[in-house]
Amino acid sequence: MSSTIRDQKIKELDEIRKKGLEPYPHKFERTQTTQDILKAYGEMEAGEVREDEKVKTAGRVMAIRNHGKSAFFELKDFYGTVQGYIRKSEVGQDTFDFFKEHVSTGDFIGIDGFPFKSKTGELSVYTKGIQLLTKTLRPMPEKWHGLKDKEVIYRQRYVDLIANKESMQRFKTRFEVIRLIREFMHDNKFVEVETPMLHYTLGGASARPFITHMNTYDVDMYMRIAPELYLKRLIVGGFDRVFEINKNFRNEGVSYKHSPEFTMMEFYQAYADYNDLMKLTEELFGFVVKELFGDYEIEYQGHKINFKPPWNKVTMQGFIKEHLGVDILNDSDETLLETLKEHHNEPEIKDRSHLIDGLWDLVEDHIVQPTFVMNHPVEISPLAKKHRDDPRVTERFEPIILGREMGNAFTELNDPIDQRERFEKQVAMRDSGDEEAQMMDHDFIRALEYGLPPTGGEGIGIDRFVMFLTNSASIRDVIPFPMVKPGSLEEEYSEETEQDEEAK
RNA sequence: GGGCCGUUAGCUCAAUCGGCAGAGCAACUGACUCUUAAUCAGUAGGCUACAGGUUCAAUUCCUGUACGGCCCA
Repeated sequence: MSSTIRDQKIKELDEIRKKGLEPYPHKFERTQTTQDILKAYGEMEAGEVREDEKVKTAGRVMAIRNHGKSAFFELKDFYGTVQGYIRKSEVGQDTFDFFKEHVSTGDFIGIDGFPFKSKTGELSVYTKGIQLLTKTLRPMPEKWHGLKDKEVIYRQRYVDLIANKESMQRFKTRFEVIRLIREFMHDNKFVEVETPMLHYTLGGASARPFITHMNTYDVDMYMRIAPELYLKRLIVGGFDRVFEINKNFRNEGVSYKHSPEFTMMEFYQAYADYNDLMKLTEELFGFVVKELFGDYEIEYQGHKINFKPPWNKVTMQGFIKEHLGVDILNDSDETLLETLKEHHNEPEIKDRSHLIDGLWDLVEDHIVQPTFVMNHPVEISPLAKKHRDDPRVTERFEPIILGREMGNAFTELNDPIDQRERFEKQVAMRDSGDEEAQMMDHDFIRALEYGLPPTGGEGIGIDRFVMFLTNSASIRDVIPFPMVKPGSLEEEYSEETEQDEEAK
């Protein structure tokens, strides 16, 4: 059913080969991209022709406008689009016929010729030679409305990228953001490192894992939920400033701001505390935003967000008290629970850490502009060092923008005895049914016993940052190949395979 | 996990109260030597997501399933 156009194209492959031509040649010697051409000749006058100049470029044919014995076509590459012009009286009968019969929208072609500007002022390549580089078998999506079906957009991102210019631009921005982050980190003397994706012991965050199996050792392993404990081991070993940009995996719900597989940058700086990191964080965000937009203020889904340092600072205790009237450090469990009930946000597990988390959930949406929320209670911060002035809280902060956690940072807990006690509390929570509580990592404690210098560490969610920078409402829009349920195209695949077999 | 909405030609979308399944683009044939959403004439393309039910008659009403979107947890 879907294959009528495809069937025609498959037959056409044979016709092309019978003429002694190859629909999938190995190589084309391109000397200019569309951008190079625009740079070199963009200033020409309308109607100007430069027959002495040579242009040789390649790309995907996005449109053909036939005019009998001549034709215009649009050639698109990664950098842009250039118009081609082909005329029978110039290229001869054979070449012109080949173009008319066998070059269709969607195909990749290579052309050579010379630049000119049409009467209407469009820079074009007056084509003397043309080579088919890749024949496409599938029809391109509609050229004017583009591709709108979200399912196709997510499952077949390559089609989305071909058809929707905004989508291509969004991903260009994503990867530019990552490049800028690397640039910033390198400029600040951080060394980019890699740590394991497969872990024997979960650590560094509170989340449900993906479980896999290693055959050689016949042992189950976890896809990492965070690289934290390994990065700190590098600091123990003598690294001074490290960062890692990579995936984390959390076996949890999918939403507009959650993806089970997401990209995070984590970094650790010896001899720094969380005050140093707040400064670094606002500088990093500010740097990326300024580089991209030339300004600190951006527009996101109807909100104006200003990344200009310095950012607001609030304490978790103060912010919750301001909005709900309860004091998470001084009020009793009962009082906290009562407030949660009033707001219909009663947690399943009613220990102090879940009560505090629940209260925070109620107020975080009040934050719009970039803000550091500081000094989280010890109970919800098992890897953070206790505050130097108040042992009930930790030296921890989260950068929050529009109610979204953009990261998580602290002065690292480097006291091995304290760390062991914190892990033991987590293990007790785990044993009593909290699947997200952390595990005991004996080797990590041993590493701390060898000595972790005073260190500040932080993780930043890259996808969420890119959402702000590309004005994307859903995290799926900034992940090239987001999670989708498997299977909806399977039937079609097997049908086509059958048909293709029969055709042979 | 819950609620609401959606799924019709390759793509973007129509189809009145339940009464013959429609358009534009893409494809194909033809005309056209400066067009750019080219234009003009024609042709073909559908198990209306899937499985049931109600009815003389279902794209339309009902039930279930799959996939997707939005909101909530």
